[in-house]
Amino acid sequence: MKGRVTADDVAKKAGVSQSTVSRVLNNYPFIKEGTREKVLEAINELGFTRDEIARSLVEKKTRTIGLIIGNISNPFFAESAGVIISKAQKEKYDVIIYNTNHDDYQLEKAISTLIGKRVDGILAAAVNRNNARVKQLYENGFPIVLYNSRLDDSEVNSISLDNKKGAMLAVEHLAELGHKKIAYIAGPSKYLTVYERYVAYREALQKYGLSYDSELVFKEELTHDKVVTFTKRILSRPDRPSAIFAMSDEMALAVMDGVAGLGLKIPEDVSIIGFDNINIAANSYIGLTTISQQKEKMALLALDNLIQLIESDQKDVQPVHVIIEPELLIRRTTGVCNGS
Amino acid sequence: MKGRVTADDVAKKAGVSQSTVSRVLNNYPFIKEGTREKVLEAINELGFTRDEIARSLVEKKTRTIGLIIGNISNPFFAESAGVIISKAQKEKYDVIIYNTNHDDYQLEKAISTLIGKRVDGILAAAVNRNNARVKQLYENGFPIVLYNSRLDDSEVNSISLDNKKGAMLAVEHLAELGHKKIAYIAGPSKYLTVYERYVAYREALQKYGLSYDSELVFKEELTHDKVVTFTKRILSRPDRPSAIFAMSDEMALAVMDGVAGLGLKIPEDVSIIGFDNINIAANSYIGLTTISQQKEKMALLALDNLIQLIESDQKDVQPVHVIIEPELLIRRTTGVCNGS
DNA sequence: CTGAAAGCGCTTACAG
DNA sequence: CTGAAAGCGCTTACAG
Repeated sequence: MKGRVTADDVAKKAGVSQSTVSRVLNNYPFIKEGTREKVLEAINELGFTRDEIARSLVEKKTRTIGLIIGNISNPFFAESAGVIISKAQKEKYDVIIYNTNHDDYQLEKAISTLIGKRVDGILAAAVNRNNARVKQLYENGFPIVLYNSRLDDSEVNSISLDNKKGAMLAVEHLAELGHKKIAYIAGPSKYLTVYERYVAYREALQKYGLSYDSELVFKEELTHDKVVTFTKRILSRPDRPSAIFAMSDEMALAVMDGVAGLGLKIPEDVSIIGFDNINIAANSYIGLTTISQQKEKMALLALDNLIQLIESDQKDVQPVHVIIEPELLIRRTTGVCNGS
Repeated sequence: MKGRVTADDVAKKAGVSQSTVSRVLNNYPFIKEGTREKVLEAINELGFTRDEIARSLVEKKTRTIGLIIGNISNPFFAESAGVIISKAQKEKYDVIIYNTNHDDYQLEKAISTLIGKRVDGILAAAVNRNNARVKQLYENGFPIVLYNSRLDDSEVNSISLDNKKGAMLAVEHLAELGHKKIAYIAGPSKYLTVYERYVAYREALQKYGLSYDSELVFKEELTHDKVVTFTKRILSRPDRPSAIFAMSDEMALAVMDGVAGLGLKIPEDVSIIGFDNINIAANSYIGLTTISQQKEKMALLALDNLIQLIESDQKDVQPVHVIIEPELLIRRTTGVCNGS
C-alpha cells in the first residue's frame, strides 16, 4: 500500500546524500543553508514523513509510554488518564493505553505487549499488591511508576494516597453525624490501596465504638449492578444501615442508583460518601460527599516521575514514594442520622 | 540501560542460527521438534522478548492503531474508547490514544505523529467537518474511519448517527409535553454532527410552531462552567424556558448542575434532555432522558471496519457509511410543562 | 529442515 | 560541511 517515501527518495530529489537528509531532520547545526533549503523543499514536495519506527530501532527509544488502568469507563481512571495523555503530548510522548478490567491475566498480557513494543516506560494504576512481574521489571531498572496502586513490600515507585487516613476521615465524618450502622462497599482486597481502606474502615468503627457487621460489607467484584443489588438488599432489612461508604465514587454512584431505585431519600434516609472526587461528584445535582485523591496531582506526579526515570541515567535515581494527603469534601449526600 | 537480549543471543545459546530462532518465534511449521525445544528453552532462560519495533520495520505493519477523541473526560468518548480498546486487544492491536480537546491544531498534530509512528490505521471521533488532512489521508488509501464525526462532502468512511432524526426526536418529545420555550445547548458548529443537530432543532421548532429565540441557544465552546453559567442566566429571566435540550449528556449534566444550583426542580420546574446515553444517564438517581447513539455499537462498527480496511487489499474496498438509528429514552428528567 | 545474506528506514561515527 | 558505510533487531527469499 502506498509505497511510502523514504529519506533516500528525498536525498535523490535534493541531490544530496541520505545522511544529509537525516541531519536536517535532526536539526544538526552545521549544514550549509542552501543544502538545508534544498532538502526541506524536497521533503515538502514529496510529502515525506520520517519513519519513527526505524528511528526508534536505532535510537533505542520509542517516545511512547504504556498506561495501564483498571477500566476507562470509571471516571477516576478516565480523568486521570486524560491528564496524563495531555501532559505526555506536550512532552512529546505518545501513550498506549490498556484496560485490565481488573483481571490479573490481562495485566500480565498488557505488560508483555508493552515491553515487546519497547515503550520507554510504564504507568500503572491498577496492579494487584503481590504482582511479581511489576516488581521484577522495577528491579531490572525498567522505568515504571504506579499510581493509585502499591505493592506489598517492594520499593517500586508509586504515587498513592494515604488511604488509611482517607477511609478514616470518611467513617469519622459519618460517625460524627450520628450514624451507627455504616455499610461499606469494599471490593476485593487484591489491591493494596483497596485493602488499606477496608482496614481503616474497621479501625474507625472500633474507634467510635461501632460494631462491625460483615453483612454490611460488600467484598465481591465491583460491578455497578452487583452493588445496586447489594444496596437494595441491605436497605430492605428492618435494621437497615443509615449510611453507606463506598471505596470509589463510581461505586457511590451505584449505591445512589440503588437508593433512588428504592425510593429512599439522600441524605434524609441514607447518607452516602464516596472516594476519589471524580468530576461529577462536584455537580450540584449530585453533590457527592467524598474523599479527594487529588487525581490530577497524582497523575501528573506519576507522569513527571516516569519521564524523569526515562530521561535520567537510571543509576543514581532514588525510588519514588509519594504519599498524597486525602481531603474530606462535604457536600450534599451526607447528613445527620435520622434513624435509630 | 539493560542491554536487551536479542534473537542472536538466543541463537548462540541454542546453538542454531538466528533465522531458526525467528522461525520458531513465528511458528513456522517445518522445524525439527528438537530444534524448536532448544530454542524455546534458550528463550526462557534468557528471558527474551521479541523486539516488535524491529519486526514492524520489516513487516511494514505495527499492529497499533491511533484513536483520536475529543476529550476523554467526556464519558461518551471514554466509554466508546473503552469498547474500542478492549476489542482491539482481543484482535491483537494496541491503541495509541489522543485527546484533541476539540482543537484543530491538536488534531493535526495527533495525525502527524500517528502517521510518523506508522500506525496501521486511525479511528477518529472528533474531526471538524472540513478537515482537509483527513480527507487527503483517505484519498491516499490510508485506513481511516470516523465515528461520531463526518466530513462535509467526502467519502471518508464514517459511522454516525442520524443526527437530524435524533434531535428531532428530542424536540418533539419536549413539544408534546407542552413545552413552548425550549432552550438549546448547541456548541460550535465546526463538527458536522453537532451542526446537524442544531439544524434539526430549528426545523423541529418550526414544525411545532414554536418560535426560535437565539438568546436561548448556546453556541460557544462547550465547557462545563460556561454551560452552567448560561443555564443560570436563561433560567433567571422572567420568561424563562421550561425545557432545555443539550447536544450531549455531558452538557445536560452541566445544565442539571446549573438548575440545581438555582434550587429549581427537575422536571417540575424545568425539563432536561440530553444526547448520547452515557452510562450514568441510566442511573436511577439521575434518570436523564436522552437520545441514544448506541455508542458501543458505533464504536465496535468503527473498529471492525477499520480492521477490515487494514487487513484487506484496500483496492476492492467500498467506502463505509453506516448511519445508526437514534432512540429516544424517556427517563425522569422530562415531564409535562407546568409553566406558561 | 536450517543457515548465510539481504533488506526494512533510519542514525551516527569516521573520513575527507 | 557532507558522503559512504556500519549497524539497530528482526524477516524472508534463496540455497543447500
